[in-house]
Amino acid sequence: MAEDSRTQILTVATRLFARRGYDGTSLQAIADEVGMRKPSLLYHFPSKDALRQEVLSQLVARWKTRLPEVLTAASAAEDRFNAMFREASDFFRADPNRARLVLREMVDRPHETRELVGGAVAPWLQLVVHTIEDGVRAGRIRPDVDPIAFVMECIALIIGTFAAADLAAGLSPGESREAAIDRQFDEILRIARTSLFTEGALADMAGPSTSFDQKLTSPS
Amino acid sequence: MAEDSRTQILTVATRLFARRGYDGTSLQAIADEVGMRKPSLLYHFPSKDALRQEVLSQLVARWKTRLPEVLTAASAAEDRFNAMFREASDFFRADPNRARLVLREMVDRPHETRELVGGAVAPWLQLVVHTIEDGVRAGRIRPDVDPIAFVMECIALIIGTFAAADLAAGLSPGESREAAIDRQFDEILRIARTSLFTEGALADMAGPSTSFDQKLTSPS
DNA sequence: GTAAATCTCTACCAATTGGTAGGGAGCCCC
DNA sequence: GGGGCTCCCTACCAATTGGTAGAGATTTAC
Repeated sequence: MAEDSRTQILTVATRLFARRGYDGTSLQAIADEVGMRKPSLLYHFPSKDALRQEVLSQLVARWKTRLPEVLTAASAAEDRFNAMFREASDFFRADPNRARLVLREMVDRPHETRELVGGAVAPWLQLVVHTIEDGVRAGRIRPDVDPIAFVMECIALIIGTFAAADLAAGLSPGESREAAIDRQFDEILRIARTSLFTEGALADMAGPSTSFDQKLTSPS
Repeated sequence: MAEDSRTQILTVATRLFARRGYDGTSLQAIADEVGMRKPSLLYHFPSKDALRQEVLSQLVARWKTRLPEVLTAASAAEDRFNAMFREASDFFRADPNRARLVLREMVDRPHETRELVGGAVAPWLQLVVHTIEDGVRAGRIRPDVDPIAFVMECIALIIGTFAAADLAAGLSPGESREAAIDRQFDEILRIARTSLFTEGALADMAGPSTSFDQKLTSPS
């Protein structure tokens, strides 16, 4: 079946592009892992660059559908914040290669990346900005927050944490990779929350929290 | 003189490695920009990998000397925080390629990077951790801060901001690249500060602040 | 049954890669 | 003025790169 080979190639390419980068990955290496010859691979994708674009658009596809769902499901600033962080966490935790891949594209091709992601994300980013501004008026979000910059830095925080998981792990000796990620993520959640919401709003939403799940479950 | 060619090669290599990555940069491309032939380049550095290591160790060299200076000059948590952020800002602002280069190394070779940086930074990181713990006891730092994770995320924040400057610029239409960096950096300063210090400590240190310089100048 | 479409293969390509061999020009020291 | 050192050169190398041509297979359509 055709689809089988195609998806297999995409899977392998995603992993290799993420780990070794686009230039550091040869079509030969991908073909080897898939178990076919190089020309067979080029039958499914006309060129290496086309393969890269396909890998990327597959990555973005999920966010194109999930962003609207997540943002429209919740309306309050606190709920949207929690929902977005949970979504991002699930997404990158499921496969840290995604974070590495996005990071690479951002530094390798900032221009293309902005257009690729921007088209799908920009309108919803605007919605987030409005939500923040509403939160400021409601006295639940700190008035000195720079909405766009804040969102950008949250993205940097999340992607950076998952992409650099290998680096963070082993910093504290005797800590497992998973545990390190959990600890780092708990901290970025704390950082983002503390620097976004006012003390009053924080007191309302936070129960005694130790694990990620407890933190993200908003007390209704 | 030999040193002239050598440093010229290092300069060009640093820029190209940062912009296109190690695998994306050929010795030929470096030689072209320097204005010499490829074998002449290989006279100064025995291999491409040796050139990379030299570029990297040159990057780390500065921090090996500045970290002790900066950290021993100040002792209070607030002062150390300000000094470190100013130092990092100056360093990456002087040449954003540095941020890109570090970012690439972290994702390309997390293992080597940890050993390269770790050796020089680890002891001082421990000092920062102690400073944070002292600050907690003094009631000036939030007790729920995870010291190591917090420092890691600050690094991610700073490097990410400068490395992705091209991406952030133009997100707000009609904003210059420099202005975008300033805005992003002001925000990460706010984020880090707000999520690290207690409200009491924040009230003490912050005067009315609009620009980066005012923010980092602690009112004595 | 046969033609067309789908998929993978072998064989090959020009271009580029990191790297070597060795020669020669300029310079310094004695 | 000759030996040695520094530095850059031309010429070359094997290996790998992304990509093409075209010949089987195997399945599907009629």
